[in-house]
Amino acid sequence: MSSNNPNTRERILRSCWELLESGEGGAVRMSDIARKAGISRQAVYLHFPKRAELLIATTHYIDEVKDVDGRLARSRQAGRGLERLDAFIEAWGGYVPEIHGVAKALMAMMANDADAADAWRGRMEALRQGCQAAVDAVHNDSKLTPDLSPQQATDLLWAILSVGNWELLTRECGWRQEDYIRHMKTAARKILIKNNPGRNTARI
Amino acid sequence: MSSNNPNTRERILRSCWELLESGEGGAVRMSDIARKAGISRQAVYLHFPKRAELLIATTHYIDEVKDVDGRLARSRQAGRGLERLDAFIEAWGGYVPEIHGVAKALMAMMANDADAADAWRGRMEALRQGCQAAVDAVHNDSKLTPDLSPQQATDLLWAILSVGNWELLTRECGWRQEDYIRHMKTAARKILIKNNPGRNTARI
DNA sequence: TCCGTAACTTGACACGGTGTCAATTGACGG
DNA sequence: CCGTCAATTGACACCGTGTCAAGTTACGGA
Repeated sequence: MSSNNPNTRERILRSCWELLESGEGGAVRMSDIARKAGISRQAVYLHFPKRAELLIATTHYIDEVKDVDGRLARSRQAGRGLERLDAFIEAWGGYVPEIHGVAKALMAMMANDADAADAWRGRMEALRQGCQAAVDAVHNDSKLTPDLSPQQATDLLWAILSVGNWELLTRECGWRQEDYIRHMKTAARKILIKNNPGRNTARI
Repeated sequence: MSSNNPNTRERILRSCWELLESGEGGAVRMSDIARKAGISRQAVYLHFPKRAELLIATTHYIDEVKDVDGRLARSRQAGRGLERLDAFIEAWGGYVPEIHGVAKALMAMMANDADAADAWRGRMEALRQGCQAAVDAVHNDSKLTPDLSPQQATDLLWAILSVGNWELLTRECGWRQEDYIRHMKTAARKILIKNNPGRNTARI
């Protein structure tokens, strides 16, 4: 852990991050990361025995650098259910583009590598809990639509906010990040919030 | 094409299909497909020089066997915009579980293989056109919500109906296929359809 | 000053999967 | 009986991951 040279370890993580984030199409190889970090390929294996480990360590590193926990925690402090839903979507939506490269690499590994699959599942579980908290907040305000159980609402919100959807909308369809956030907010409201007769529920 | 022994070619396609569909976790190798088809690995390459080619040929084969074109075409005959949207979701939603295995394999290849990426993009383009047709039908009925352009509505519907979302909801969340269809219909209506004051737009 | 340790390098190699090549077999039709 | 075409067999190149062993360099402590 901290017995290793922290500089090298961190340089590896940064290199991995930058390579993945700079898209550059093809898959990022261990040797690419090593070259970018200015060390030998084997040195990478000294710090991260498996590629999957390096990838998840990179997501944790990004979390730390970007203070993701802080951002998500702050989103939970919004008082009323609706604002809390908005705040959560905003926090998560702002997070996605930052981990997108790593997420994509991890998802690509899932088919072959069980470890990678577990790691990614774990991260998605965290998102799920955020969704559940938001749904619960809405539910406690008696604003949840009657045609969805809290569980189903959580599932749906979770799917809507998935990294895959973000990628589709911003990358394939060319949406700007702010449009993505805005439309996700209104979509989530339309889907989850009880229809308040005579009042437009989708006002934003 | 038809100069090759059609039996062998078809046996390969069926084997590929069945292996992919039977999940069995790990990636399906060319040798697995060959073994299942009862031929040598090289014979597979005789018919499909690249793995990506085999995969897309398999999707086309499934399309043919399951009469996908027919089903989607029929969904376009529903008269009014709303029914047409429902019919399209039903047709597509019934299609997804059948191509899911192949889709997953193709998506896993996308990161590394440009051909696979193009092939998959092409298939998704077909879905997109279906979405666009459905949105246009709604729009022509003046039922499209004012906060979405037809283009944005198409993008959104397309993302919502993506294979990834189907997988998340049915596989990870354990939704039954019929629940998936039902909730997608109501979600699509809530998101796309103009809010008809005094009337619950989400009636289904 | 020298020893030991820990990080890193160098170069080799095994493994698994894709894709290629060449020589061979076997069946079927003209 | 001959050609042709599908399929077989076995070998091999390539690439990326992961492992191993031996050598280098720097640094800290007795």
